[in-house]
Parts: sequence; C-alpha cells; structure tokens
Amino acid sequence: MSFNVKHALFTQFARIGKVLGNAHRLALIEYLAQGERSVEALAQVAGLSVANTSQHLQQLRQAGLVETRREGQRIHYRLSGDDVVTLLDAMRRVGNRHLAEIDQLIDTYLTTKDSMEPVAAQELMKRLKRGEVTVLDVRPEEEYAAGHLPGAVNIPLNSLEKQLAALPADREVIAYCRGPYCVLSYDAVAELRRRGYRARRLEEGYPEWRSAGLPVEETRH
Amino acid sequence: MSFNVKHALFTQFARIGKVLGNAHRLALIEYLAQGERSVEALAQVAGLSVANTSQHLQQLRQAGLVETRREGQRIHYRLSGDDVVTLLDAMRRVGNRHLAEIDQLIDTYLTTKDSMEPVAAQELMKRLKRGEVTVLDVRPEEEYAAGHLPGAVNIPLNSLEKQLAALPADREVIAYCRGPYCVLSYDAVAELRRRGYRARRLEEGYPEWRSAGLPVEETRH
DNA sequence: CAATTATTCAATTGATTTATTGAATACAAT
DNA sequence: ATTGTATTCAATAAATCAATTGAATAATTG
Repeated sequence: MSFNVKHALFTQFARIGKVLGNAHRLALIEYLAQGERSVEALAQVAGLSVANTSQHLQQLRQAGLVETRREGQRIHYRLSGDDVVTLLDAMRRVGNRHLAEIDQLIDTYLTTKDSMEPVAAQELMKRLKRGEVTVLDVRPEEEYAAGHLPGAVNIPLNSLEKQLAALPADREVIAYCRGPYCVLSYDAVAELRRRGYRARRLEEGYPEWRSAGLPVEETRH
Repeated sequence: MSFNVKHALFTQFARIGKVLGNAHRLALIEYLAQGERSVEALAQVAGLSVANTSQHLQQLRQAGLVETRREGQRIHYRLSGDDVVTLLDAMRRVGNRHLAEIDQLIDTYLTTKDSMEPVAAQELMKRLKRGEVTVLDVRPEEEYAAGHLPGAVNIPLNSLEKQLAALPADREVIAYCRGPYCVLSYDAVAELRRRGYRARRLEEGYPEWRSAGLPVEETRH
C-alpha cells in the first residue's frame, strides 16, 4: 500500500512539474505575476493564438497554479497565490546555478552582468529607509497602479526619454520591472547611463519583492 | 531580439519543469535527497529497471538537478545542491495548498492529519534546546550516519519493537524520516502510541531540515 | 586476457503533448 | 431576436516522451 500511495502523491506533484515544463506557460505565469489578465491580453503579450493560450491556461488551472474570475464576457486569470511566485523563483535559482546555458544567455544578451551590478532586495530596502535612492518602476501604468515598491516613481520605458526631468540627477536610480529576466529595466539602466545618471537594476522584479513579504504600495484610483 | 532571448531563457527553465513532471523522477530525487546512491540502488528502491532508471537519471543530470561521481565500476548520483530540495519543497507547498487530490490522499491514507499533529521544525528546535524531547530517526543506519538531526537516536523502523528500551518513556518522542511524505515516521508514531508513548511526527524530513539551514550532525565512521 | 559487473546507448513501440482549425458557448449590445 | 465578442471545446497531425529490449562500454577480478 505505502508504495502506491507514495506514487499517487508523486503523480499529483508531477502535474505541477509537467505544467511548468513549457516555455509559453512560464511566460504566461510571469505575466500573471504582475496581476490579473484576460485571455486575450495574455495571448497577445505571449505571442500565441487565443485558443492555444486558453488551453495552456486551463492546464495551469488544473494544476492549481491559477484561478479565474468572470467579468461580463471576459474571464480574468490570476495566480492562485504568492507561493506560485516562490515556486518559480526556486526554479529560477536552480537554473541559474546549475544550467550553463542560462548563464550564457544572460551573459550574452542581457548586457554584461558585471557592469550592471544589480542591487539585492535587502540592500535596496536599507537604502530606501535612509532615503538615498530614487526607485524607478519602468512597467506600464496599469501594472504600476496594481502595486509597486514604496515610493517608486513610474515612468514606463517608452516615455523615459521625455520624462527624464522627473528624476533627480544627483541621486542613484534603481530601476525594476516585471522580474529578473524582464528586459525593461536593463534597457532603462542603459538609457539612464547614457544620459549621465548613476543607475542600476534591482536584482529581481516586483512579484519577487512582493512574495518575499517586503512592503508594497497600491494606487487607489 | 528581446522576445527571443526571453523565450530562450524560459525554454531553459522549462527543462527543469519538464524533468520534474514525472512521478518516478520525483521519487528518485526524494531518495537522492537522503544522500548519494548508485544507479542500481535507486532502481531497486524506485521499482524501475536499471536501464530505465539510468535514463531518468540522465535527464535529471541534463537539467542540472543531479551530479555524478565514479567509484570503481559504480556511478554515484547525488543532488547538485540544497537548492534542489528547496525547489521540491516549493512544489510541495503549492501542491498541498492548491490541489485537492493531494489533500485527499494524505487525509485518507497517511492516517488522519489531525490526530498526528506534526511538529514544525522551528518548534522542535526550541524544545530541543530546552532538552524536552527525544528525537527519533527511523531511517536505515547508513542514511542516519550520513547526517541527522542533533542528538537524534537512530532506530530503524523494523527494529523499533526490539529496541524500545532505548527510548525514555517519560518524554515526548518526535520521529522523522526522509521527507514529509515518507511513511516510516507515520508508522513509527502509530507503533509508539500503541506502546503508550507520547509521540508525534516532525512535519518535514531530514533533507528539508538541512536545507533550511538548521544544525545537523554526521557520524564519522 | 577472459569473465563479470555496473552503467549507458540505440532502436522500437505505444502514449502523451503541442499547435491548428473550425465549431460551440456564453454573455452583451442593438 | 440578431449580431458581435470573448472564451472554450473537439478533432487532428506532428513532435516528444516513457518503457522495453538487447547490445555496447568501462572498470574489476581471476
């Protein structure tokens, strides 16, 4: 008996693994980590057909990773809890540490690791308290509104050039976006440095910050 | 470009998910979390053919979750780091919280949750310091020797009946084994209670304790 | 060097997964 | 009621995965 129960349990856990075993679904989870999204919105941002996206989302739902809410004719998907972000983060850590391919991709394409020296969450928290830095959220407005780091200024990447005035030139800027592999913050830092700012990235993104239990702010409309 | 890099990264991470998407491989990881094992030993305990086991292990290796070491004609596999245990733990948490099927399996087969009231690692640590409890490791001798909780007494489950004398009858016994779903400790607690002991399970097993950074002891031969 | 043991490799078969397509729901607006 | 929109369902073809089998390596022993 005990063997079969154990196998049955592992089979259930394997459902979660299986569902994490597809790049598109991981991308969908990353978008959902920013907040609720409709199927169409997810399809667009993930570059998939709506039907295909719907099917991936249903698999995520059956594995207990996402939940749904109907609003009129739209169905909004959301992560079923912060523990899902934690799970993805654990996967990311293992990948970073043990898969050479990942190291190489980051090294080659996301500008060089060293020159960017990302700031760790704990460190940023300290410096925030001392008021030493300007925190810059380069995600789209809606995502910022749904939740952001305390005191963060929101300038979406594509309007960064126009709104540079909003950033004090004498303090270091720490930029963040959707997650550790979101390119928005990489681009923002590159742009800011070209303009003469001292700028660095936050090592992770908003979802990781939040799921680590660090303080966040929401913009009530 | 940024889309492709992102997709390439997610494809790499998906390799990890994919490899976690099979019950047999999860079982192999659980055994490996106890320590190094040869292919044959793993095959036997997992109930798989050697060739099949070898193939699963190679998939785990390609995904960076395990490493190998040759010793004579044997090849020993081991987890590539404690972060792998952490990853599995994150998966377990999500499954417990969001998959009704898992709840049901545990409820139905692993005796009732409530009457067993497992002890959390943090709580045990406190009570250990005060010397209030006897910690009982019911895993096989070799696994105990490779590492165990501080001050734990080792009585493998099948000799528990004979060696009951080694346990003080007036203190609560906290039993643990390989992991949260390992049945050894469930059986041990049931047996001890039949004998009139106050006994409970540790919520998780040795690997989780260790990867949480709590103190461990090794038996040098 | 021949025989033995532990592991891996290669080929095969059946099962599962992915993306596509077009049809089916389910709600909303006219 | 009719039309339109968002999502899901069902059927399919191509790709991938799992387990089995028997042969191939690689180290060990006599």
